[in-house]
Amino acid sequence: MGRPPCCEKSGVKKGPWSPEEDLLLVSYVQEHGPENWRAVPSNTGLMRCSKSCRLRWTNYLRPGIKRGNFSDQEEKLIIELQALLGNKWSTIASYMRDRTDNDIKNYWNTHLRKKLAKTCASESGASGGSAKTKGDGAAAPAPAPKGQWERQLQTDMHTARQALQEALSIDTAPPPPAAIKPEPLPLAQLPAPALSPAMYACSIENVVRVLELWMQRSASEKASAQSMTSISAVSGGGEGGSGSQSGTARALEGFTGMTKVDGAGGAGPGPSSSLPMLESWLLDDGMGHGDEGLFCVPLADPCEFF
DNA sequence: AATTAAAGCAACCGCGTCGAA
DNA sequence: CTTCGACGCGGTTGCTTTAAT
Repeated sequence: MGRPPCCEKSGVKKGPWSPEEDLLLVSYVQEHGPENWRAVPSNTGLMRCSKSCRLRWTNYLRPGIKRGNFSDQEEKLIIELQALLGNKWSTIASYMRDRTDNDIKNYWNTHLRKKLAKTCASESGASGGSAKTKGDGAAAPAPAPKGQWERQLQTDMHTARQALQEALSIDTAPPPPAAIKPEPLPLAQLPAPALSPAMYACSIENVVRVLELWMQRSASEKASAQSMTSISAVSGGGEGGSGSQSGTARALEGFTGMTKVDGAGGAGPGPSSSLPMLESWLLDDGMGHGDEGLFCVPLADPCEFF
């Protein structure tokens, strides 16, 4: 016997989220905060399992999420952190507050790994591969066994530290890790504003983007009008907006008066992660008195980690 | 213009961890 | 101390979009 599924298989909707569902979720989280996911489906009427709701929120609707367009600096940071930490995507994401672990993971799998493979191949003359990460492990150069990069890490600790420090010093980077997550990271202590109306506005913007996209796509689909009616009903919009556009707008209006939501930690791929060693290592050694020419040292060659 | 292959990304699945009972 | 439920994480899948032929 195994663990029962987190949700009943029957009656649970799967697949892409619709704008209506997004609105429901956002409006619920606005009111109750991003916690007690178990209660979300029943309280919102969403036919989704709690897990799915949480995922949707953290990866897509959460305020302050930046999507796509990874800068070179972000790339560098990901590469260095991945080399240091391995596939600890949530931990890596905690160093990049506006990115989600899923986004970083996807970006790594689809872009960076190949990029590195190419670089390494051109440097070492090895053969490169290109394939998506599915099944056939032929994709990127098989990552070195964990023990290997750990050993590499030990032998090349100094270089790695310098590299990470440089990566973390980029202007767009969040404050040093210690500032970001002092243990279980109470959101309120983040240098960035805790969840505020403005932050929720961000998530509304996310939803609005989805809606706009959806509108464009379904401009020819009349059926949309009907579903939008339900949105406005849910959001207290009142008289069941007839047109999809107006209905949406009305639904969104409901969010403009957003207020609170205690810092419940909503933001954030809750960095429950513990990297005390790394952090204290950076703090004690690197960040504190780091200037002594450290930045003149070139980045560690990421290829060495593979 | 049509077809096929490859890439990108959102979402799902299963397992591990943690806290409450 | 044990059990159970909820949450979080990493790996994987599969649908959609884009590029190549």
